[in-house]
Amino acid sequence: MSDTTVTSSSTLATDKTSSGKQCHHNPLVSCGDCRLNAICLPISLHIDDIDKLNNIIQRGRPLQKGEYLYRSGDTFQSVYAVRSGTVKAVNITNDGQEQVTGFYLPGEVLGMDGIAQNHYTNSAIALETSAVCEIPFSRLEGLSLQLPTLQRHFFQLMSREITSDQQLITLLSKNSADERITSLLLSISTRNHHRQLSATSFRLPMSRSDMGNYLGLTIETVSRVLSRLQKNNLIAVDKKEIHILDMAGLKKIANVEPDCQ
Amino acid sequence: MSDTTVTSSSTLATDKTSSGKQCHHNPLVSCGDCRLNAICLPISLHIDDIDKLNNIIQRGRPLQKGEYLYRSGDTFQSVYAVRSGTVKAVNITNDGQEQVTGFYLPGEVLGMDGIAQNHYTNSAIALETSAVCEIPFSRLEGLSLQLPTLQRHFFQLMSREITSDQQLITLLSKNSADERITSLLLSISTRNHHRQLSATSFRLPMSRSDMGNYLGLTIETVSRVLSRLQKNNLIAVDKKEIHILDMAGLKKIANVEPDCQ
DNA sequence: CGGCCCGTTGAGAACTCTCAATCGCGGTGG
DNA sequence: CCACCGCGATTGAGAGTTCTCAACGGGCCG
Repeated sequence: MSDTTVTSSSTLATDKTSSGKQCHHNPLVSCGDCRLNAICLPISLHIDDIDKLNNIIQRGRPLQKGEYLYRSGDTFQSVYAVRSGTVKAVNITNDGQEQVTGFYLPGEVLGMDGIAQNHYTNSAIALETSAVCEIPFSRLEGLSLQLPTLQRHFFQLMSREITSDQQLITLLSKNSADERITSLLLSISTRNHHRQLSATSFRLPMSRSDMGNYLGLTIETVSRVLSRLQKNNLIAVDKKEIHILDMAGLKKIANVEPDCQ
Repeated sequence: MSDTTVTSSSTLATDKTSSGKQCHHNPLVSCGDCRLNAICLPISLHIDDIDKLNNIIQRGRPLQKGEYLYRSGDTFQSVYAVRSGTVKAVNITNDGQEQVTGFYLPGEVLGMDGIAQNHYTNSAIALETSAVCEIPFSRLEGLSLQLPTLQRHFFQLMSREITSDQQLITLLSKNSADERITSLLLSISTRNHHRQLSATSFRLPMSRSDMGNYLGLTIETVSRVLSRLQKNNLIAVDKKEIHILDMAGLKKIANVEPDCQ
């Protein structure tokens, strides 16, 4: 039950927090003990195989807010699973503009964009103090050759990135500002719910600017839409704190099936 | 040199065309003889390995214009490489709208969106008479366990889909109608060039409606922008025939580095 | 306390959409 | 053979949503 299988080579320094499986910032928690293992890369791996996966994973010190996990153009070496906090991925255009392409919450994996060209095409930046598990890709590839289930999972992980990117494409192409904002709120709500957190009360990890950038809107429009949703008693907004007051109403705006998570 | 290694179980019927490696519609051409093998899945596989890949690939009759390759919701079984023609991928929203998420030209692979949930999330529709190679995914997975290079290539292929989706996200989020249209024209130009075709004269395989849908614009806007580009002597348009008259000018509009393909 | 960053709100401008009319082409049928 | 229809595409005029520019408030920090 305790931290027995950790072989990480990372520079473990700050472990002021209580040990054990409670705290996600704790770099000693192995995949087998991590409370995210039901939604993270290890899903439905055998216990022995989880150990093998755990053995190639490196856990470093937490990232501070604003710190880069990697930068666009860096040589690709690893993919990363978020253990705590939130990380955004940012695409840099030819003319220097930044496009947020995704927000990654605990249990979610990022960095797969780097595989194709052996360089990351995005930069990844912590939106708050965040801990990540680093998964060296060459070792993951090797292990995938031995563990068909792991190969399958990683294919599925990449496929999920593709489908979620395509969902965003559809959102940007077809939906109004109200629909985009509402969809983002519901997405975060759903992902929180999957992590056993409240689906109706949460703190947005990103700024208005990041929301707008992600959704193809200006910060003024984001602000106006949030105010409007609040005025119509669909949500309560207090800076980054969101309370969903009318889940059905929001889903109606976002064109989501009422019974759909 | 001839068609020796074909073990396809497909119902080969119409082979009126001349045999050999010239015609892409010819279902008898093996991966080793296909003129697309430098840009398709087999890239840089060993000859023996190309044969192994070739042996799991199925080649059926060509798709007619408008015909579905697969439909959103179908059980996922295969990914497909386009051998000739063009295929579009279409995402269906909850409220029944259609979003074109990609155009797939010869040598390009589609269907990876189905891996995550074991069902395709997109539908794939031929934009003209098109031939495809069907690659049963379970067999590709098995072969990937034996051929590390193939596993690597397929990871890269999925990563490329991710990066191109994210490029589209950026385009939709940040760019004007002129920039979007111009970017699409340049994308098709570049992809044609990679297939040894003209980069400056080509036929658009898709309708104005498909272009607009893909780029988040109405057909009227697409039409107006094309007319404007023509008026400014950047391109010549005759229905679906496009002649690029000022490549540098187009790249300037699309915010692409002048020396960039 | 001043500066700075983030967020909110207002007013006018700009871009794209909507609605509508028209054209050309290909197929069909009288 | 030609009229007619349907479809895709073009073009125009007006409407609508979002953007731009601007002012302002509040919290944080030196």
